[in-house]
Amino acid sequence: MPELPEVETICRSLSELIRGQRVARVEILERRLRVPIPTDFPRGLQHRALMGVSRRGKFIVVELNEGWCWVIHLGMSGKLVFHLKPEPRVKHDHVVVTFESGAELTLHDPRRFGLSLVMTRSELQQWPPIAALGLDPWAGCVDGKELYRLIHRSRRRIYHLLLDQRMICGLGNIYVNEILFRTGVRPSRRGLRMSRDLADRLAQTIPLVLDEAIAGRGTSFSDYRDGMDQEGDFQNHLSIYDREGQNCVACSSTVKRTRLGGRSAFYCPTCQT
DNA sequence: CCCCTATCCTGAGGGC
DNA sequence: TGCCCTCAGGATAGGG
Repeated sequence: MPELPEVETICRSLSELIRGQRVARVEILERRLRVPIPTDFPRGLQHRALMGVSRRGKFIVVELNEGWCWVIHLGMSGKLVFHLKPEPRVKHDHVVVTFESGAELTLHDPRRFGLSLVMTRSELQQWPPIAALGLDPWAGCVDGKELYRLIHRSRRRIYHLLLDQRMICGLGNIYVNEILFRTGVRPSRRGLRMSRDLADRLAQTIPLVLDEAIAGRGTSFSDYRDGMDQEGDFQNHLSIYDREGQNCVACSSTVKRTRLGGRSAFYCPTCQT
């Protein structure tokens, strides 16, 4: 489940490898992703050079020459992996891009919740999923004042507010759980019940947790791998996610799980109020 | 506006 | 060993 730290790690691991590579061939093995891959997708990539890789929330944007870009979302189980030499195709490889150098970049996504599109840079800015994204919580955009403004009038639960990509973009279930644990706030707490002081603490905690996760090259809870197919390490440093029934790392109370809007939220009944 | 649910999908894991 | 069931959840759509 690639969230901001995983997507950031993928961008970093790929950026040097793909810069300057020119597309020789595009193979689509399966176009039925969450958003179907358009028929003219290969034409958009064909013969173009890759200039760099960046991130918008959980979207990966591969910059191409002539003002085009390749936009990818990895959904739940997606991987974008670079190989210097051709690799045998395996089940759930959906897009394979071969470069003039002979290297390959493969989009692999068992659950097919991802997407892969080519559009111009100006189309990308207008594209609703990108245009609707809120502030990036890692680029230093979110301070306590800003966060307070976003949440303090809302009846919605803080867990849902943090998962809402229109508010803040890039957080998913694992990091929202970790962030709320570190802040000492229960996932079920309403935005209305957040004080300015708590908003400050939340705003401080968010980049802290994301920094640690990026330093650990992401969380390989199940499918996640970086652009070189390497696992991350942060699953070994999770404090609360998926720890139902285990002792809290801070106070030894039993970690609880609750379902919030169909998602699992984990919390310590003692540390989080 | 907000909440809840269903939808897409595969693989893992539990029960029998 | 194998079958069936449930669960995992990011984004989105639709009903209340």
